Amino acid sequence: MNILHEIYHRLFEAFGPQHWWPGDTPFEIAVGAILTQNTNWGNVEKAIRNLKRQGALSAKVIHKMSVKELASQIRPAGYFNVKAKRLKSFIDFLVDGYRGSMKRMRDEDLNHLREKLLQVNGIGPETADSMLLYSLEKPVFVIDAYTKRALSRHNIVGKEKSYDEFQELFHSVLKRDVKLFNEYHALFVRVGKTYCKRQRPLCDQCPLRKVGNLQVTH
DNA sequence: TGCCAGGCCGGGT
DNA sequence: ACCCGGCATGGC
Repeated sequence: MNILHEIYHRLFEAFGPQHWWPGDTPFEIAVGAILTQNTNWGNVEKAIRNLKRQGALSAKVIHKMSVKELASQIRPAGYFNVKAKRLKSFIDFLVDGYRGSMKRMRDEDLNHLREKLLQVNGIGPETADSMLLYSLEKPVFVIDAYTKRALSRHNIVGKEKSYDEFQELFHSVLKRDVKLFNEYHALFVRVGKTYCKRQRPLCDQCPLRKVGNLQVTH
């Protein structure tokens, strides 16, 4: 039994299914993936509510909107100027390449699409992979700050390792399964929010305490 | 009250 | 190839 399997089972036992991504449509999920960069999800929900209220949660509408107007709508998500620009960049990509259709984007070859997403201004590896997994249901493991923190604090992976190195570990060990990857990453976020904050982790009750026979609890 | 949140870019070594 | 400052709101 690999340690990554053990971690998954512990987390699932502790928390159960997480029902991710919290969003109604592939497009909404993609928008959320950009808005949640280094930002509390609650703030993202407010920004998405604003867009919905204005009938602006669509590629066509945002495509025609000015960056300034968009920024004012997404203000609660923080970094609203850079995120407005990034959202526009993504939607230009979506409109120009796929006539605004996430379904058409989904038909693209996975590796090719990932490379193209990474060329879009404002889309880095985590945002790209979040879109691929949660919006387009491609079997790609998402690495985020919580995942890195949990694995490095337990001495499973050095914290200096790159995004791709963390991801390769999951890809090499786990079955390439969308449902599994979906649940696993969501569980990392859940345990991270609850027990593994940047400072002052609360290891006493953490389901990952002493995982893999390690005595590390910090 | 300060700390924190589901990153990424651009400029400088 | 790294390293770092900048970006910003809202909840606890």
